[in-house]
Amino acid sequence: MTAKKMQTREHILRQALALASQVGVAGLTIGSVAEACGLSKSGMFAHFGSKEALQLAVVENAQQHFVREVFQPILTLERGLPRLQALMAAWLGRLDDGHDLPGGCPLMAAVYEFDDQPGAVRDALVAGQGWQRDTLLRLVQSACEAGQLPADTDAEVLALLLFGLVQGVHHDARLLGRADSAALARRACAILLAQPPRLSTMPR
Amino acid sequence: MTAKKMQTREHILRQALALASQVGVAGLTIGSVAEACGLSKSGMFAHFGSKEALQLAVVENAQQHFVREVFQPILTLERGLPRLQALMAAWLGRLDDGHDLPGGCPLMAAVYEFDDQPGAVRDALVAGQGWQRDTLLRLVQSACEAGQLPADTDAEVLALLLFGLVQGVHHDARLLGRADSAALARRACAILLAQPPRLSTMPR
DNA sequence: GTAAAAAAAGAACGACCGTTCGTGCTTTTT
DNA sequence: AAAAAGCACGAACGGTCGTTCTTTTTTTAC
Repeated sequence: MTAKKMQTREHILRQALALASQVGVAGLTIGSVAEACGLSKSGMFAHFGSKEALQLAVVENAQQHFVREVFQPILTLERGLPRLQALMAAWLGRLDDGHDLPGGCPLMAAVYEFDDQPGAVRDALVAGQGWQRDTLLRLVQSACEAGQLPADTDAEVLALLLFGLVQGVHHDARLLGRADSAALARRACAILLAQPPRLSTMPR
Repeated sequence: MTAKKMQTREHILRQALALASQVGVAGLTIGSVAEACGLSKSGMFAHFGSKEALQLAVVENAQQHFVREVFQPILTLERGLPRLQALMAAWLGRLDDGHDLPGGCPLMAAVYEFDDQPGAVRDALVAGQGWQRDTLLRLVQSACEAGQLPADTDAEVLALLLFGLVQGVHHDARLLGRADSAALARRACAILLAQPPRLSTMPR
């Protein structure tokens, strides 16, 4: 792949990602992406060979960016709770106001669009989201083992709550337009980590 | 509206809802819905007058069903915590295995499809989801006032966590295929209510 | 500077989109 | 029995979809 082609491809992916954040990955069309790039439909098409390949490239590109900007930076911190706190801060920080994407996280939307559509896009989403989910759980477990969270912390439950928190704030902010939802989520996160769910707290 | 027309309309809405749970409300097409109903495209079209009107009818119908099956029944219980517990049980119960819809909750998917698409469908979603969100918060507050949850419970945070929990379990179950996610969510819910987030637990 | 190679444009395709219209077929009303 | 009304159908419309070709333009290599 020549330098020129590579550079055009990245330009396409950047535009396509912005478009996907508004209309969804499933809502992308060859024509609309081409227009957004200032390319002809066929010229744009030649870069990917099929619509599904374009969607797949967009999803993989988004996942790559997300991991690089949210998961990578925390590796410089010490293991355990600091990493977990930094991760949640970075994650929630992407949702509260305009980072680059104008219309919310395209990956979270894609999850709902493709969870019943077999294919390469779904497979990529399963892999990426599963990795995020598992990584979050491991971070919680690390914090427990380091003694920074109580030993009887219900790590599975805490990971699910933190993951759900991200989705909940996205919902509140983007659909309901609640500008304070990110701040509320940060408070929820702080309380959850200061007072995590415990295995011993199982009721009646 | 005659009885016959009404009955056909309900048949259409039932089929359309099942279809929407797989391809999304935005993924509905006049043709696909007509085929699923055994109707002609034009015959089907005549019932709603436009695609957007069909989508709107599907969304409103789904919201109506959801409220009737999840929110209404709890009104027979005493105010406060019992209602909240019953609501979460009913809510989570709809997600763990096959109720009527084959492909997950179409409303949660529609939220991501329409959160950037102005129009009647989005307006209906904002109203419906906002009502659910507000009702959940009021239930939490009621339980606090009744003394069934600690007085210093952070109701806003608890409501957000419970709401996010529903989205998290949907994510885990439908995309990642984790069959135990509903059980995990029930545990999370039980722990959250037994040990709710407190305002006094604000860290450093 | 020129020739080979690569990238983009252009035209056209069959399929399906939402929508409109005219026509039968029932069912109900007179 | 005749007339009216309501419902669904089939055909057709302009448009856009993804995709395939051929042609032109641009980049690269010598």
